[in-house]
Amino acid sequence: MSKDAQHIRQEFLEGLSRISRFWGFPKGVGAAFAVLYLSPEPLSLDEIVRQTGLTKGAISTNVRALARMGLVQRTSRLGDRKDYYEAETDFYRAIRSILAERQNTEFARSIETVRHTLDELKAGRGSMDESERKFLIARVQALQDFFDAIDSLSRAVTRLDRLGIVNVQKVLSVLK
Amino acid sequence: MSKDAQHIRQEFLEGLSRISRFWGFPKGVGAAFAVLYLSPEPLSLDEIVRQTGLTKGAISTNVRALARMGLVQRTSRLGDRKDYYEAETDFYRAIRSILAERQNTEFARSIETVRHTLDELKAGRGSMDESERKFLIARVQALQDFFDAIDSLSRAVTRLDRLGIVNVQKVLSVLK
DNA sequence: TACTTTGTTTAGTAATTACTAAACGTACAG
DNA sequence: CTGTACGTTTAGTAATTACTAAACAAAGTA
Repeated sequence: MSKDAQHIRQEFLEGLSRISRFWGFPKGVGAAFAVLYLSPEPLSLDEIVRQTGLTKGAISTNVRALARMGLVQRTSRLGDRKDYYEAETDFYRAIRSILAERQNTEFARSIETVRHTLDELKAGRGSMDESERKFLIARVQALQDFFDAIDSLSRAVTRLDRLGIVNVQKVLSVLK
Repeated sequence: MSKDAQHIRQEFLEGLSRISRFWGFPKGVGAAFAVLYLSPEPLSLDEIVRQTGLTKGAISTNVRALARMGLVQRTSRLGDRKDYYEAETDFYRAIRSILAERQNTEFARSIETVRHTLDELKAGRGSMDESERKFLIARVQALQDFFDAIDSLSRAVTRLDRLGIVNVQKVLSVLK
């Protein structure tokens, strides 16, 4: 590969690394994805190691995270013990997968703590005067409602495949 | 304030701290917001310091971040040199404000690097064979398109105030 | 069976991030 | 003009996170 073609790839890799960090992932995740995304065929772990300059351990972890999010797929070849990975190119599918992933982890549990506070308030625990309790319930309930809205929006998106992309664009055009 | 009422507040504060970290902010940001959100009237910086147990410096920084995102508003009282802060209770307004904030900072700049890669490829720099160049342009272009879509969705949301909340719910119901 | 080739896990380290404590700047009060 | 009551900034520190190097596990091959 020519030296400046290599340079362009390197730039792209750094760009995706920064974007990765912006979205709250380690930059190695972005780097690994960049390498896979610029390859026409699936790559082995060692090849990703070579192109990113990170170690096998780090790449193993990062690529597994990508796979869990649905941003890469793991494949294998007959008569070859290596695993191969290739980038998902349908980003809308990837987004649905990422949302589904987050749904079942921290986000749900975080929201749970708010619901718990609300339950305690409604159960009348915490001896406070009635007007204070009313106020607190109203506020925490409003936050809960907001989280529920986010949650159902997120669920809606994960079900978007039932609508065609055309309808999605129709919906978006309303917002223009 | 009764001991167990205090305990409920403390739980809520910890819950919001975790949520804050989940969304990529320091947990002190969540803690400060929790205190403000559970107060019926604006609070001074020192009062937030007292209720969170963090120091003035940290709270100063965290509250300023919240204000920049539109999650709290800074107010002041006549004949009182202190600044007071109160929580925004309209979360949809807050979301718009947060998106607008992010729009102008890292996100835009991150995307810029991808566009730059694409420009270089299209300009024909990087001596590589024609089929490889075609492939790379297609992939990077697809990513660029995706980012543009996110960008315009985000812009759409920041303009949502032109529609009533009723219409928003109508749109969402299509996705059910 | 022992040897190779692969991916994963772990213990330690480097880098980053968010905090504390204290100095500083500013503006009002006397 | 000086003192006081604030908010901000800064230098250093603690805590967290993502990495490396190396041990390990698994599974095929000789």
